[in-house]
Amino acid sequence: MFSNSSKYAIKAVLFLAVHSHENHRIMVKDIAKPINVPQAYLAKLLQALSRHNIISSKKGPKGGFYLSEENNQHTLMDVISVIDGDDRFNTCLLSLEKCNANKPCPLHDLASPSRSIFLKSLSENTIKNFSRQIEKGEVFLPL
Amino acid sequence: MFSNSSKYAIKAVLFLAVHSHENHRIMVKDIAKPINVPQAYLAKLLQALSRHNIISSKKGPKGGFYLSEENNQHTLMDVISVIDGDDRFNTCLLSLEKCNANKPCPLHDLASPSRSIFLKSLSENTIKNFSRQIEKGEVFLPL
DNA sequence: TTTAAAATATGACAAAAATCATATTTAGGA
DNA sequence: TCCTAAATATGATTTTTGTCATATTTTAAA
Ligand code: FES
Ligand code: FES
Repeated sequence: MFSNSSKYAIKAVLFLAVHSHENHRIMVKDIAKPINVPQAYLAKLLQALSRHNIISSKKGPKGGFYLSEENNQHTLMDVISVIDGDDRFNTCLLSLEKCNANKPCPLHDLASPSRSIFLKSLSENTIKNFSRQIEKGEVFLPL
Repeated sequence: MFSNSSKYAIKAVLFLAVHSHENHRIMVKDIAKPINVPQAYLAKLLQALSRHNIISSKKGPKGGFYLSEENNQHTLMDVISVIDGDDRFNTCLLSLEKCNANKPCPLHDLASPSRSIFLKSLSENTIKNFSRQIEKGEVFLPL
């Protein structure tokens, strides 16, 4: 469903959402460890996110990554788009040219309803929203 | 969601379901062409499916692949299991050790309901079932 | 019984995804 | 100003996935 890279990126962003602030930045190694992701690889992912303004960063001593208030308004779909590109979810399950309801493949009706509900929540819930759920203890961040 | 290999395998099996019989076997090249899959690659996939008794085959002249009545009772999940292995769908979206409702990751509640509905239909609908839908013109097999 | 048509087995090769390594740039603090 | 701590840029390596090629086995039909 998600690429490994996306999973890592999502975990990292949610971790930052909960633990970082404008003036409390966290460096790669202190993110990589708790979310259990190879540090050098995560660094690359975070750099890509930063380049696309999904997360913020500061170089040098006392530097690190963090989420600004603006960053917090992004969605997980934004994260996925940066890491995996845009059309991972807009294609037919069997790679039919154009997935549509008029000429559905055998899996379309099976998958499409639940799929669109899921995608909708991915692209409508803000990061902030997720971090609130985590803080309330409704959901949990994995090791 | 599905690997490329699974997509190919599913397309081929559904093609066989509609076009083959016990005594009308179809050879690889006549499957590969219409479903638009590299022939040599498809051959490998079909051989794997045949080895696991998901589809049937006969060697030699007039030979080829086909679905027996028994084969028709299998599910697409069976196909996927042979090609991609078993635990592609039984894992947490964020690769949490054990995906459960007690300690859900942030995506669990978002995805889990729709996901289980989808998986259920994959493992409960028989191939036969799908081919009926295709024959009725309710759904379509892609090129 | 020979021939040719098919699947099967096996492995080489290519492309993509994931991982690791290292040199460069920026900025805080002594 | 200089040193050091951090991100950044770049690219090499490894692993997985997808693709291609070829020799072997089976079997129908002449
Ligand atoms: S047509 Fe295949 S998923 Fe929509
Ligand atoms: S805990 Fe992550 S999907 Fe269930």
